[in-house]
Amino acid sequence: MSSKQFKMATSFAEENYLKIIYRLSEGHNEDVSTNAVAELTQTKAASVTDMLRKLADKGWVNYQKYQGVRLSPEGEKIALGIVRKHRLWEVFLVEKMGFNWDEVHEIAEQLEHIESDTLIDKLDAFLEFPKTDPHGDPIPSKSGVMPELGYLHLADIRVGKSCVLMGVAKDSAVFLQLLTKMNLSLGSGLSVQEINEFDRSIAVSIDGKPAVFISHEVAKNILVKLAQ
Amino acid sequence: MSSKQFKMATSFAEENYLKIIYRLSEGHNEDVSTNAVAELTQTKAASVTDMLRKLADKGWVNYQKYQGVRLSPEGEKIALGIVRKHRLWEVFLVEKMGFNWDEVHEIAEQLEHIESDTLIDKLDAFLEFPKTDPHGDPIPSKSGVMPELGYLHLADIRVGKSCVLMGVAKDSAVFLQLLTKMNLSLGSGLSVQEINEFDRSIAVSIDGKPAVFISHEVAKNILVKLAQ
DNA sequence: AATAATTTTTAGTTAAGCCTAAAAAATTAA
DNA sequence: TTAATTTTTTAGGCTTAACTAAAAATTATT
Repeated sequence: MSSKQFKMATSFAEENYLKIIYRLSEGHNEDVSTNAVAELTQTKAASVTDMLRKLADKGWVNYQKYQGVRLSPEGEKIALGIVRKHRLWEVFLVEKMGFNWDEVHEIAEQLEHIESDTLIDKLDAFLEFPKTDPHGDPIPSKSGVMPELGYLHLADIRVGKSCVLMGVAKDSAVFLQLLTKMNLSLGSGLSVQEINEFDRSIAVSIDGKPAVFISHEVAKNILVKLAQ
Repeated sequence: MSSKQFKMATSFAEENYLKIIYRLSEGHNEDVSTNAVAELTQTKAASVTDMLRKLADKGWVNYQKYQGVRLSPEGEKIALGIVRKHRLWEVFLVEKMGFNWDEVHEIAEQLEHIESDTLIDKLDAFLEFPKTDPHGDPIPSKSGVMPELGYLHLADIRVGKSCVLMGVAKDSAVFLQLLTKMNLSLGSGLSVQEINEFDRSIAVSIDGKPAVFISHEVAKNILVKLAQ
């Protein structure tokens, strides 16, 4: 008994830091640098140092000065809760409110801080328990487990292979709008026809149509799974 | 030309103050006292004084020290925007998320600060342009007009008259739960059978069933319209 | 009208979350 | 391995929105 019956209150700022540290440490098993956090929070390194000490005091991160930071199990749980809310709200905005996939990020950044577990459970049910958000990112479970989808980057697909667009590794509006202009969206069928050594651009046929060029920069940020 | 192309940013705290000043000045045409604001914002009078000066500097209230405060036209517009968002979100929570009318106030207090005009327009359409919230309160129009519904207080209805429950003048959870226990909800048909001089309680038949007692305190907070 | 009680404001603090500038540590290069 | 560069931290400040305690203005009472 004892221990954590009640969850400690988290401020808006604290939640943002935890979410960003989570994002930066996804995949890698290395500590996250102060500067990296500063860039994503849009603050200065000195402010980050302040906050990291505070988060460490609350037990949400492991932080040794000059050594970078890493989420503690409790911190990761909080971060996954925020990510879950963010992605569920994104599904709501696209599926129910009729927004495009490039319009929902900013609004979800606000909605992710609404505090009500019941609301999130009801929203999840209302949306029929989606597995991914409008960008193909997996939605963590209520218990805090992030599904591992194991997608590949389009840039790593061999010539001659076919695949399906399953997600994006970046959700900036300009990137998403570019994909839309190129007729790319979740579910698009892609077949890699050629990789150009010069600029690493690739010629890809989209849904069986004549091939178009996709820059390496774009291909790096497209997530696919190989066709059957 | 010139003037207000862009709306000035409002903080969470400022929005709450404006909303509360609006609520306190609804109906009356008198200035609102510092103490009254302090009570509803759950702060101290000294803190309110600070904030009123700030709001006055921004042109959202008219405030003369010791004379109380009143919303300026711009302040009222902001306040009506917040109230609109609050009430639309309440409709969403009850109609789409399946909450009861006594559960939505706290969550809507958070959602009302989400900043996106487009979202509110889409939400309004999604809810099919509701005229009132789950407590019968009118929803201000996009242009900032609060419909005047002209309901009466049950406490003011004469013996022998019949009426329909159209709203409540208080949305605390305990009050709403009491109404629910008494089988009272929006649309209930009420007929006033007797007013007891002793405690001003009234005997009311609800939807044709045998009369029950309703305290004056409760009757004051029930809004009705007379049956044609 | 003078005094008492109440309300409101002022003055001085505090905490959160940010900032800049300077110092210290870590890393990279010569 | 020392020097230069980069990263990170410390120190000191600022702003917002709160607080307490004391002073001033208003309102009520005798």
